[in-house]
Amino acid sequence: MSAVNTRDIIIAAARHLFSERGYSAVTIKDVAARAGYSPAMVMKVMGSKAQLYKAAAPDVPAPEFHPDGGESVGITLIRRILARREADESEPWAMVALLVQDSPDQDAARAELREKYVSWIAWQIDDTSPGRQKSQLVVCAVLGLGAGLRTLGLLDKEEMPEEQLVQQYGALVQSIID
Amino acid sequence: MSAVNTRDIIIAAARHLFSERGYSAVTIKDVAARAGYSPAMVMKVMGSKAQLYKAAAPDVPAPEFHPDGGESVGITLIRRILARREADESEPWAMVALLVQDSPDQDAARAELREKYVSWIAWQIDDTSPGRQKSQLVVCAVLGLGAGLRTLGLLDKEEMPEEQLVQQYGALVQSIID
DNA sequence: ATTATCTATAGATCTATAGATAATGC
DNA sequence: ATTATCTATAGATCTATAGATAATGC
Repeated sequence: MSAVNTRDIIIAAARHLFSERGYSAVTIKDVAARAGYSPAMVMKVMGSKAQLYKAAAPDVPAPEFHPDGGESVGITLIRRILARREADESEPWAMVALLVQDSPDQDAARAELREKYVSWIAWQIDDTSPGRQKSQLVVCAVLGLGAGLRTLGLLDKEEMPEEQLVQQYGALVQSIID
Repeated sequence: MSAVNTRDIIIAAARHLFSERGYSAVTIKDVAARAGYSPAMVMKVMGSKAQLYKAAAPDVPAPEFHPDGGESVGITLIRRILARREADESEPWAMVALLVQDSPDQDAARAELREKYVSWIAWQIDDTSPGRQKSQLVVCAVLGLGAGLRTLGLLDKEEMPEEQLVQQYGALVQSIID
């Protein structure tokens, strides 16, 4: 019964593509090609493109987070973003806008991502206030750096030394937290 | 010779739709319907969808800017964004990501928007340095608020009083400038 | 006559389904 | 026999074009 395996392969392929290009720019054919199956197979296993997306929606916040080294959370957050840029990995913070605006169900996507990001940050910074305003402000600031660096291509290595960027923007974020 | 007029009507309709939904989510049929012509007419007048986009690409930064009232530029920038939200107007800062990622020519769109926004901010804050690092940092911070408020729906009126948001995030932006 | 505009339709995708074939387990 | 997978294709869009008709200017 390799059905489970097939399903997982397809979902992994889809997740990769969705997290790079959003929903509508990815076709069933693309997913099939990357997974090594026919488009019909993808449809049979997943039912529909919308269901495939539900199963393969990019899981956004970075899985784990170790505030090692005693640096502030603000600095660490920014350092992560720079590290992903350096490694040419995809940047979740830069994909949020696309994921919301190009989702099959925009309102649901907005609500889900909002909750995901805010609660993830709230957990990082120990924000237990009812409104979590601080966390929301931090989300804005970090979102901006992600989009600025990756979507607009701002502040690349030659324009501003990485360490200086980490310190300056990190301090900015930290100032919201304190 | 109402050709000029027809063209302008079509471009205006297209600009409105593109600035709300990006490139690919807008169809020639949508533009035609809003302009009051047939899809064929839109094609005949504009040549192709890509050329229509070139003529009707949303002109992003707010047209003018009066730093009246003696408030800091940082505060004024944020106040504008809140005012647009209040008035239910579309938010250019929140559309940047979609406009880049969904453009027919992504690299060109990135370069053009990057230059547009950075130089607009540089002008606002009198940044004449060669690298315009400050301006780029400000673009990031403001971008984040735009995307946070409008794309993720963060910090609505009931979650944080507008004036407090203006003061706090405005001060943050201003701290980059100083 | 020329210009403005439309209807009709070709050709390219895309999602989705029907039904055939190949592989596997008994 | 059943399960996994494919080929073929229907039906829905979408951009783009060809060619017909209506309006305008001489």
